[in-house]
Amino acid sequence: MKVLLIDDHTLFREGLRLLLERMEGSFDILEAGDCEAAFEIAKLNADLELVLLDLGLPDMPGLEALSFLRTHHPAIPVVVISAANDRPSVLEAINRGAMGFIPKSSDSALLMRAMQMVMAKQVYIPANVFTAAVSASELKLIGSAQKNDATLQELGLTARQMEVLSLLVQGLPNKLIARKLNVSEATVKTHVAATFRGLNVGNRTQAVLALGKRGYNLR
Amino acid sequence: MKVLLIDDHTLFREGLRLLLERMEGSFDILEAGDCEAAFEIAKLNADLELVLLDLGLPDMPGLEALSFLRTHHPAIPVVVISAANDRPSVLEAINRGAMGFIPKSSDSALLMRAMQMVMAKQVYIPANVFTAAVSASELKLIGSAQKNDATLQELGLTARQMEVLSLLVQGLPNKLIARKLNVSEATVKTHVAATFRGLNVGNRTQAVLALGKRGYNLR
DNA sequence: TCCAAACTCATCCAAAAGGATGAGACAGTG
DNA sequence: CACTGTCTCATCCTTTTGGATGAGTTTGGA
Repeated sequence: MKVLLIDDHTLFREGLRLLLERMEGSFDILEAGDCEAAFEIAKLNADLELVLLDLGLPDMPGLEALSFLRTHHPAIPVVVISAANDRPSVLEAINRGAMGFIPKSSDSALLMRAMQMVMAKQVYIPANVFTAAVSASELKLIGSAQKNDATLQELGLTARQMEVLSLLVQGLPNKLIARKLNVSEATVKTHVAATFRGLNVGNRTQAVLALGKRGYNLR
Repeated sequence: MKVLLIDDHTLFREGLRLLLERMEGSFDILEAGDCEAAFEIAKLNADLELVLLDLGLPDMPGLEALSFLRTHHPAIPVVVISAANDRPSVLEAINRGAMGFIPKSSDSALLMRAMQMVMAKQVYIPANVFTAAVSASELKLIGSAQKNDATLQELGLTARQMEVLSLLVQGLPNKLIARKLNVSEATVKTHVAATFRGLNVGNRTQAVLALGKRGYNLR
């Protein structure tokens, strides 16, 4: 499996690479020392299955890099590695779409488990985030949605249709969707009808359900 | 390692025991079918290393049992197993000191990972707590006997309204809802309007989303 | 017994949704 | 160049929704 390792400390990268290679399963490990290189690699390697992202990067705030990766490569799960593991950091990372958060204080066994979790489509959170009282309000639901565009395109949905669909499942009526996209309501209706055919549903409610069933995050 | 398994369904206990025994490592598994027996066993076995607690117990609300175990045996990690895996349930369990939350919908591999996490002093949380996706096709509010109703009633929804709502969020149009409940479409519309007011939404799509946000598992 | 709440139903109306069809503009491709 | 697909928009029509209002019935409790 193809993994991209983003960290500006070469020593740390090399050490982590050794650890990963000792784990079972064959890893094809790519490395990047800064965001620019990382984004380039991500663009050239659509078959990446996992990104390990260190938050302390030289050329960009780590969280921005995370957001960038999530929006431009929504299909690739990102696990954040960071020296900090305080609640705000962790929660912010998760809210921005990270599928996991691994403190640098972890040992390799824990890293392995965390990665297993993420690959099993779970979310890994270090315990200390919860040891202090958890306030549910701090956790927002947000996208760790895998396979976004890919799967929808498999359904025969075009870019524009997905755009319409994403507004539709937010509960917006056609009129507002049209206004947001600067097109006529007629156009929106055309797209809506197309998405319904693609999802094989008959109305908006069912469209929402169909998306949920396919594992999409509705926010 | 010594594990206490608390669940009132003998079949489930037995099945889980088999699963555990197939896992690597030797397990000394104790079983309890209700809280009374469980507390007795816990008192007599100070060397317990893990408690697997099902929340649906006959003689005591599961969360109270959890609190009891945490206060009287703080050293023993408790993993909650439950049919419900909505956000409120999970977070409440964690807040009361559970070290993990395993939905009954998990498979054994996931159970194993979760247990490994807990034994490594981590906390396991199912991913859907963070994604809160609407999850399936046939959609009904699960555990409708239990606390879900309570929460919906807090919104001012009556039994009949919830019934209508549960059909609505399956994507059924008013006409079919009416047919299923053997009432007129006018009646259905009345109830639909009431649920919208209760959920503070303006259309069906938003109603589905509102339920999802409140952590209801629609399946 | 009387009241309030819940459930039922009806009517009227405006808005929105959904389906079908045709058609012009435009970009990319063989 | 012609073909194809996408996006755009329109028109016509039916069905569904959503909102407002009034009213009859039942039921449990004060």
